[in-house]
Amino acid sequence: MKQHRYEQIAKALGERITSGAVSVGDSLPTEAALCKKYRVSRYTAREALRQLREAGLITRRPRAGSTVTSASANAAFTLPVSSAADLFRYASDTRFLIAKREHIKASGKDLVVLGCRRGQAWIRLSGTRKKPGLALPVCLITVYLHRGLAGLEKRIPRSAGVIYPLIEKELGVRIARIDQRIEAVMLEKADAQALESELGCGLRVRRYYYDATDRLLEVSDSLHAAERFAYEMRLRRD
Amino acid sequence: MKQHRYEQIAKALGERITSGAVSVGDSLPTEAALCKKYRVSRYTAREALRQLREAGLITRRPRAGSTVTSASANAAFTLPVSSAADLFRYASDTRFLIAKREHIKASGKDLVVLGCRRGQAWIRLSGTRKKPGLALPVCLITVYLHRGLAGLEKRIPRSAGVIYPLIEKELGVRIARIDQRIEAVMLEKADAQALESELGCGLRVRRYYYDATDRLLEVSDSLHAAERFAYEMRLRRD
DNA sequence: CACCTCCATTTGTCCAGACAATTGTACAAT
DNA sequence: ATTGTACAATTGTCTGGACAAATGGAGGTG
Repeated sequence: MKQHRYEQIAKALGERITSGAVSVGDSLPTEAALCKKYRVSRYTAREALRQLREAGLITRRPRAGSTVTSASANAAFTLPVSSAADLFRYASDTRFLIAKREHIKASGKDLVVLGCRRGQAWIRLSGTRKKPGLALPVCLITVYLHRGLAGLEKRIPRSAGVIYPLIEKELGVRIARIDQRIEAVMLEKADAQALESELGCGLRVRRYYYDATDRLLEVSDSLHAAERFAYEMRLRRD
Repeated sequence: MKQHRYEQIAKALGERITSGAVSVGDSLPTEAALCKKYRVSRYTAREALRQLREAGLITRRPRAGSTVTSASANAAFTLPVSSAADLFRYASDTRFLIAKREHIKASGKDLVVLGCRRGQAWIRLSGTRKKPGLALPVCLITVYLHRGLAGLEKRIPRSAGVIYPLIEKELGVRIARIDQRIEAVMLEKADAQALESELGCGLRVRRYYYDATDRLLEVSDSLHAAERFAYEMRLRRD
């Protein structure tokens, strides 16, 4: 993939920082100096520096220039590779009981979840997730599938495990990234009743599944009763 | 304070979004249209749109234009995490305002958090975490330090950034693992008041910091108001 | 109806130049 | 030694223009 000029410069500078060639507290060359050195316009040099700032590596102040504030490369923890697998394991010993299967045009609440344009076509599955042997549902869940998956939704059994491997098989693609958003919410009455929650609050987890080309293929929106769910994860350092 | 042109435009557009004049899923005017309407160069229009994107209100795609993705401009305080380096960075642009420093023998609530035996010696720091420029605290937080760190607690400034690097320096060890537990909770009255939360529920995040030999060196327990905090993370597959 | 191709539109990247705002530094005055 | 001030270096904002890359949508084809 072709790299843009400002990316190349940002990468070069970033490597000097993470490798320790310039350390925390040091200054980077001024914009003017970068323009000269790399033979680019000021726009391009600034864009490179902006990347570094947004990555949290430097701060910038008029007259003072760009100062390195974090050599963060040596302090890098990473989520273990197993984390997507952990997700898999959690879901795989629960079952998704599908109550409704619909083709929809995004509107209202769907838009908030999907963050797409009004009227976009999606497939919506809704129901509960249950753990065998447990009477109460683990969560209420709505799953949105990309319209390219039309047909698949009918072949998903009424009681399914994990959805995204099905997508991978169907389209022959690989889910490369999952974005997750977790927040606490007050439960609406109907939801609290369905979850038999007494506290009246819960955890909302939204997951966005992307393939390698950043296509959004699946979105899930689940609601857990606070008293029966906690989210645990482990961050490891290399 | 004088507002820049692009700030004015971003504000105007932002207000149309939050007021509902344009709703989630709708499109904003194209760059060209904004240039014409506000009589500015494309640079300025782009800068305004960039602000909105960084605020999480819109997404932009070539040919598709700018799409509103979130009406709740209520600047929800989100914590994006894909590695502990992010954790580090988040904490480093907030400050831990320490209100109390105590040597304790674990009992009562401490036991629940620490999961240790009654009477074990720990150092407990409590206070709030604030973001410069934001009036409301980001969270209420209690930090427990291993008794081997006695003395360190006095040298931590009243307004500190991240704690665990201090521990690494003090003991000459390396934090190798962080376990995290996230759950939704109803806020006690005093906590809701301190956080100025109206919903009355919140997110509790507990983090456990271990060194390479699995010694538990630090535990933090933070409480966030639901309406002002969301936890975001990205899981990648290789 | 599904699929493909083509085109026009829109954002992304880049250039050259200008003035404004901020602030570190050196020098002068107290 | 401290304080204030003027200067100059540096980033911030903004203009106007150009071409590249991506893609939604129209229209044709099976």
